[in-house]
Amino acid sequence: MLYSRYFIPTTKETPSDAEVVSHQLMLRAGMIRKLASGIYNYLPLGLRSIRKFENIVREEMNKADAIEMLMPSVQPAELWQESGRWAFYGKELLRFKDRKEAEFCMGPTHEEVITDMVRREIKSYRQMPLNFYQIQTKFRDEIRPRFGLMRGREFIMKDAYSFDVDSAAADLSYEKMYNAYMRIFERCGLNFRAVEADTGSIGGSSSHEFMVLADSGEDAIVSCDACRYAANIEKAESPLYSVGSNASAEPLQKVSTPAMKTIADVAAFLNVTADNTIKTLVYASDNGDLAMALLRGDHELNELKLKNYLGWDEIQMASEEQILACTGSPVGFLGPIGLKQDIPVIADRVVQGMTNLVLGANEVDQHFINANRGRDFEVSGFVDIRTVEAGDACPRCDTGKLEMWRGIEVGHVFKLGTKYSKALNATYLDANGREQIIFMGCYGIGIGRTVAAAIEQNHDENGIIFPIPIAPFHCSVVAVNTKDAGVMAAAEEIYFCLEKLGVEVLFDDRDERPGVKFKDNDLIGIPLRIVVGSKGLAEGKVEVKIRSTGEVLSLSLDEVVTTVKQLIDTAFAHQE
RNA sequence: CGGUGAGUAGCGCAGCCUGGUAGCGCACCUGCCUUGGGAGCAGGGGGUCGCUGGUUCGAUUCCAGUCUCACCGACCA
Repeated sequence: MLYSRYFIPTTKETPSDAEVVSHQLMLRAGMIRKLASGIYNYLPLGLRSIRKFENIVREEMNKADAIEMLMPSVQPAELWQESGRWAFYGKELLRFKDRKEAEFCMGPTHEEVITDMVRREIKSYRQMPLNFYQIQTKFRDEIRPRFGLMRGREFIMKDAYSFDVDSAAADLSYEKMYNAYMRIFERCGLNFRAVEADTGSIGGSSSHEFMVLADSGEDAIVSCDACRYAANIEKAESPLYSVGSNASAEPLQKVSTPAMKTIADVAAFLNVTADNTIKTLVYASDNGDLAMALLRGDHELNELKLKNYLGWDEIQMASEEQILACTGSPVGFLGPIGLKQDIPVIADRVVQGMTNLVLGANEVDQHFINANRGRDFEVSGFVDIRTVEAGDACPRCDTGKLEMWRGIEVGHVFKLGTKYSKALNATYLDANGREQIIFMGCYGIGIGRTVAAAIEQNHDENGIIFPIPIAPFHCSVVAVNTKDAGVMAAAEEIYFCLEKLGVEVLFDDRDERPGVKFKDNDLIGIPLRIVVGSKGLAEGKVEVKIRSTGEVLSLSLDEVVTTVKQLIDTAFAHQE
């Protein structure tokens, strides 16, 4: 490719509305341009990287026996009404009507469409297992699109859907996809973790997220430093503390704690440590149900765990009015003793072993000391409802400690069970001629987001440092002075030879000063740069600079082509 | 949807307080010069000052409304 005939609109200055590095660099490198909020043009260079990654995904999907197809982005409302998600999905689903006033939506995901196809075509257990995938544009009307391709409204996604005869077979399909995902992100040279995750609005029984580690990541994840346990913090299990204190129960006593509203205030005032106190929180569901949560004073609640335990659709902190109605006290002095309404009191498991507690008395400026469960109050259950912290013991092994990371979710695999197949009545006949419900799994990879995440993880002050497998070009040839006929001839020769070998070369033949070319080549992340200049040429030498290490090789004209080809082959060697 | 801030040339910004029809840097075009890390000189093109209305002889500037964008939050594969 001739740079002078190609289209790479780089900029020196960073657009003011780009917040994260990947967004800034993709704009500056001329990979993307914004059309509207969360909606982007993929410029030629950006598209090349996207296509590179798509092909890696495609290869691994095919190897894992998934079959490529393509579904429409416009979907009829009927299917969504049938699955129940037309009502459930909310404003994120972009809806509209056609000329006949029939309702449609832009597909945010394709469970309905694929399940509809499968229920029409799949009749027998002999036809399964099946796994269909597509690489296609999704639209989700996000409340707040941000960070460029990281959280767009329109974005490219690989989604796959597996269909199996039973749960055990579905587990195998899941495992195949999980392993394929591991290979995909390994091939891109990304530093990532597969973590246990909540299933969210997609539903189903279990799931893993694939998280690229980056400080700008929107998710918090923990991983064990000794075993393989890793989880999204939303899901991460809190370790079981050794329960049972030997202290004998002291008499319950009400004490005055004037204007002491926070755990820290109360603990300091009563001269106890925060881990002897109880934090009391009241939560409300969307239809007005209330529940009280008890945690050790220095612990944080995990709202998702509480929500899942209670089986609520939505969870939020109760309003002042709701709290006053059920406890008789304003926030700051809440506790489980003497409630005005009968609401569930959920205690974190850690609370089970605590004795002689400090907790609110449901009266302004009053707390109890030496409160004990069983004697002074009861709870509806002991449940893991706290948020894990860095340094917590691993819930799975004896020796490990949890480490905390920020991550970008680039892939997510779900075991769906029969959620959609049941709703849409996707069935088959088993060997006994009996009708059975199909078991499903679904598997997504954010294509653009992965490319952005790769940049987030691979850049320096000069720009992008693309891992070769997803770099838009493998290498470039920079002719230092295009007016020097010798330089141009040598550069062209190298360019033609490399192209003949199947290497993707960007030939920087622009009539620009060398500094401009070097800066642009660095910015767009070309992994290998071959520089042909008159000085080196006088000695029969050209220079090869490796973007990732900064290493510079001085090579003779004879060897440069084979050496570069070798360097590239080596980079791809572990790939297959 | 709540909070904050911003809309002036393709990009980054100034001007607005104190009204008189718009400026700087980068980019772009022409010429000269230059060629190993975003050179230099000279000349040039490009703007309904987000939109609508009001005040005024006159509005980018003051007032009201409205739209859009970004950030924080809530939300979210």
